[in-house]
Amino acid sequence: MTEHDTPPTEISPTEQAGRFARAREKQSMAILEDYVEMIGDLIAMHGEARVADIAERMGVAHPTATKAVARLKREGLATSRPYRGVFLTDKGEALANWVRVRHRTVVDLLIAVGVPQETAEADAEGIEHHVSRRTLKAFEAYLTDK
Amino acid sequence: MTEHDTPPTEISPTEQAGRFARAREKQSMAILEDYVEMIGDLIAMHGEARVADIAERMGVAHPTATKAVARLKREGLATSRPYRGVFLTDKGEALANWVRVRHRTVVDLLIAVGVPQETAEADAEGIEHHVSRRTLKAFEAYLTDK
DNA sequence: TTCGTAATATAGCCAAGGCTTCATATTCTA
DNA sequence: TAGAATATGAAGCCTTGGCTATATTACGAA
Repeated sequence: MTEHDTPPTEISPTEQAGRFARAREKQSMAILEDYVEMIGDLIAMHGEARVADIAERMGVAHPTATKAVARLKREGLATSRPYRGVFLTDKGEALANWVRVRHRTVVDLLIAVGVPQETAEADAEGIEHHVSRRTLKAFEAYLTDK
Repeated sequence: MTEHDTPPTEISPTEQAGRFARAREKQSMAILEDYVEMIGDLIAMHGEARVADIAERMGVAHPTATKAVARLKREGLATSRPYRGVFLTDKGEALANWVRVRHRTVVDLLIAVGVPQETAEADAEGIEHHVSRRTLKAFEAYLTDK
């Protein structure tokens, strides 16, 4: 390939703008997904998801977790009563499951192409949110046929 | 602390919090990287990077691009003079090059594992920012040895 | 049963990154 | 070279997702 003056790939400004817009959209979903997955994990592990635990594991202060839960409720992904735990709605649970599967698949694929496990786990935390269904399908096929 | 059901993966709360914190940090770099890469591309293609072009290709309104450029300047990645184009500092150029290489490697790897090109290009836009140097090395090795 | 502590909620602040609207500078063309 | 069109900048607003500090509630021990 040429060094510099080559436009990386000929792509129309509009199409490129669309890609960035979609990436931004996915990013706005990312935190929701992280919290939903976390809540699901905590319920699986401890039978309940307390705000304090969520905050601790997400690495944020309690009020930040409280705010996030409020947003989850607004989006119909979770429920909670003051001073009681947080629970997932059916929709939230479905999302949590999908996210969990995707996370595992991403980690497995990274490992399959030679990424050290620790690194794979860490990078997957950010990567997963940008893996489309189509890409996930390809990952699954690759892992199967490999 | 009952430990019955399957905890997705045994990981200490602290370590998990660290992962999320690092993912958040990378996210805060992502937009900077996108703009720097875009500016580099525009200069390569048109000899200059105008705010209007940056905005159009990023899919945002002009003032948003202006603000982003202001942040780039604050971070020592770019320079600009009112009503003149935007330019990259050495630091900015170095970042742009690194980002461009990483982007291409991510796209190539996705394609190599069976992701359709269009999808690969689109997903890479979000994925790339979360690919660590270590993971990138693994990608390169995989693409070479394959 | 009361009370101290721990958990949770509320309020208010900040920066980032979007937006629109309006003002101003530059450039192009007639 | 003047005036219109275009490009840039400035101001102000919104939401998100962080934070700290301060109230309030719940709960286990004395």
